Amino acid sequence: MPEDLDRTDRRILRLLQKDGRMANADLARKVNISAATCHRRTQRLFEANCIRAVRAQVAPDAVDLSTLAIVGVVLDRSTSDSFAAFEQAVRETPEILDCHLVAGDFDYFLKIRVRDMEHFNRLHATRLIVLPGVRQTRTFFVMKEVVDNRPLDI
Amino acid sequence: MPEDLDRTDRRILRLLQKDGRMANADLARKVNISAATCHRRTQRLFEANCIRAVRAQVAPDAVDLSTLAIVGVVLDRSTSDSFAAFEQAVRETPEILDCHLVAGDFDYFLKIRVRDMEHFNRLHATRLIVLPGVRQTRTFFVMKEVVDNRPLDI
DNA sequence: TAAAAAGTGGAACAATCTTTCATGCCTGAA
DNA sequence: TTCAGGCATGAAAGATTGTTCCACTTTTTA
Repeated sequence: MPEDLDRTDRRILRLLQKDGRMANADLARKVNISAATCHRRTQRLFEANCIRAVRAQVAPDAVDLSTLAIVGVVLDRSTSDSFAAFEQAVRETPEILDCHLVAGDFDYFLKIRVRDMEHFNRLHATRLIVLPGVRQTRTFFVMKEVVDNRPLDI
Repeated sequence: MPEDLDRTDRRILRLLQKDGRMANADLARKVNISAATCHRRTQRLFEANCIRAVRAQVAPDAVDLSTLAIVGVVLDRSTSDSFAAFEQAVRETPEILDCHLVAGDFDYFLKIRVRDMEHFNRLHATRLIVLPGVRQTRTFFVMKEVVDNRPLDI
């Protein structure tokens, strides 16, 4: 699916990653191609799904979601269905921003953003530990976000 | 800094979070205000830094960054300067997409994206464990990305 | 080597953004 | 209650930008 990207495509990706609203004319100038070509290239990158989406990065504080936590989860190993059930439940929980199946002492790592600790506790008690197959969780509250969601190094 | 957002502002944020390139006219229609008002509102959200940036989400596979790992880090507690030095070094390492200072058994959690395990091992050996004040690291390789960087629930 | 396919830039056209302006709506003071 | 001030709103004009067309060049394939 992802085709070969030349130097120009990569420069477009890098620039749109920094500013997804950059005008096509500006983009073309910075990449040293004509506006028409730049437009076609960009469109192609979208159609080839090299650019999955262009999204506004909303400041969490502005929408009252200042509390961030990382949660390690261990599942019961009984059925492999429990993994699918757990993942489906995770997808239906909007507070969970990241969920990764990992190798090691945990099965999953979750990244969760909520309003405050009280909200987290409620979420944890009523929605996390009751997720399908959850045996144990360990919560790491984030005290400082040093880097969050940095653009890829293209 | 983040001012009061009414229902309309929040709807704009929610929609731009899904599609940061949505035409202003479309946005206005979906939010039931005029194009002029919508434009002003959106501009205000940018100026108030409620929208930090609009960024293209590049498919990691397309740029050969398919390997994801979560790394827990423990620092020497000796000097508090070592935390600042570590964080500065992290900021200068483009492969580190996330870095959060947490409470618990680890000091930091890192999210790292590289080409493959060989690249990760080189990064780990030559750039991670030599970061200022690092005592110990534990790596969790990601086997499946269930949810990655979901938009906020506004 | 030649034909076909794909990529390129300039220019015209269409669509979009941005500003202006007159109006209406709150808020607070008299 | 009444009035003035500040602020937000929508319609429309003007400025900017995106999109397509075309002739031409480069690359690929047979």
